[in-house]
Amino acid sequence: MFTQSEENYLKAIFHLQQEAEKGVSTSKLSALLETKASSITEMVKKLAEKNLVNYQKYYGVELTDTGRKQALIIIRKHRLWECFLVEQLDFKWDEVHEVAEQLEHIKSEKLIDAIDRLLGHPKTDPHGDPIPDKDGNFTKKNTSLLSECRVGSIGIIVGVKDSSPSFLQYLDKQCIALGTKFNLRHKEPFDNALEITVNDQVIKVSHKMASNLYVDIGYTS
Amino acid sequence: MFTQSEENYLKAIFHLQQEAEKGVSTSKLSALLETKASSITEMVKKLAEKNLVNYQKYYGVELTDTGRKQALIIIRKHRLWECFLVEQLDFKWDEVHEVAEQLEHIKSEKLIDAIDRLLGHPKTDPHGDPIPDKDGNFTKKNTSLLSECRVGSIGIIVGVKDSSPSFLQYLDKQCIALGTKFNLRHKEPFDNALEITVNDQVIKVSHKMASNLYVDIGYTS
DNA sequence: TATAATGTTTAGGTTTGCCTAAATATTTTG
DNA sequence: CAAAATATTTAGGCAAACCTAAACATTATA
Repeated sequence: MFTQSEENYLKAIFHLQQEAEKGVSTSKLSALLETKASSITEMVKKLAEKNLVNYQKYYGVELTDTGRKQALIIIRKHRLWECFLVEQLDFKWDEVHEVAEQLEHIKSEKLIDAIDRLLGHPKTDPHGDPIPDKDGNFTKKNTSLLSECRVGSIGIIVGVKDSSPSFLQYLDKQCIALGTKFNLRHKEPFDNALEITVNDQVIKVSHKMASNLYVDIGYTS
Repeated sequence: MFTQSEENYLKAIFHLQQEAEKGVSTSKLSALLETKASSITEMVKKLAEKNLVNYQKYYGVELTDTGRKQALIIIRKHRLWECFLVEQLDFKWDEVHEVAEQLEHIKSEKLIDAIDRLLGHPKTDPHGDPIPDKDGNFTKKNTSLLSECRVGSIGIIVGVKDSSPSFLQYLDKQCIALGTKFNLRHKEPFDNALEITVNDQVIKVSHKMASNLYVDIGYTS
């Protein structure tokens, strides 16, 4: 069994590993966990002793197979709880993260399996992120960003890269949600702002916004 | 906000206060929390500084009004989670305690209110214990024990005093559950064992068992 | 490529919540 | 009611997980 702190480190390392190929640096972890670099070094050594990470002084860490498995169990729990909060308790998608951060540490396999069953084994969480199964398998994360689409594309919003409340609330205000079908009409060369249509309504999407929206692209018109 | 440890102390003090009128002793807390007496003393001082308990050296502690309120919030959460586990996730009544011990510490008023609503504002948990409302009000705990009933009484099982898995499983085996209507037919003078009938089936109930079953008594035949 | 800038680790300190052992209070009992 | 038994508190330590400041490595740049 692991402490909450250890679980948070494993999760953080997993997420940072997704982005960069190389070992995860102390400073990246420090920034993500909002913990001083010296504390990171200390904990990382402990994780290495428990064979959850491989650690090379000055060159960062990476998860071992057991570490990765453990990280995925925690991520599975986090995302299932998020689904539960939205689907059963009518939480909004911008309200779930903080509570799920707590719930993910509850230790009971039976509990999380029951939640999974109650929800009908969902494949993605309210932000479009995939939910690993019990063995840690999960369908690769969405990769296409709206910002990278060609003018003329039609597609569906399937996920958000940034799931901070402020971004999610902004999307709500713009009437952009997961599942929203759009038509990419125009790209402004000056600032890369986009214009998409959703139900024949024109919506302006800044480059920054577009680079935080995952999409499934359909046929090009 | 309180630490999990502090919350556990408040809960423990509350429960012990229910039994004895006097201040709760260090040794009672030590036994219940399975923590050495010296640690109890230390923590109790801290709680006193935060005005959650009144503490008199060598004479035990009692909750202040704020301490009591806080304890009731935790107990409310514990019992609502127990209901949730049984009613929504098909846990058995002997499986809920351990998980609820963890869930009770989740910090989100919105969450527990949503669970309460989802369950239709239940008044008692799966062991028959009353669930305090948001303000800490709750209907007094059941007081009549089966062991104190007169021969000839009819009544209903409404709660258990001991909610250890082993006792609860034993009740399951005997087909005694909350809501079970019984008829107290006989009391053996030698060992105070009882014979009750439930649906015309005779069930032998030891004194120890009977003294852990709360009942509502109807008319005496 | 030497030096400056940046990133990482080490050393030493803090708080929380626990522990053991010793000291002190209270309670029980001969 | 004094001695013995029991309960409680104090004193001093420990592990986890954080911190700051200083030392040391790596990387960037003049």
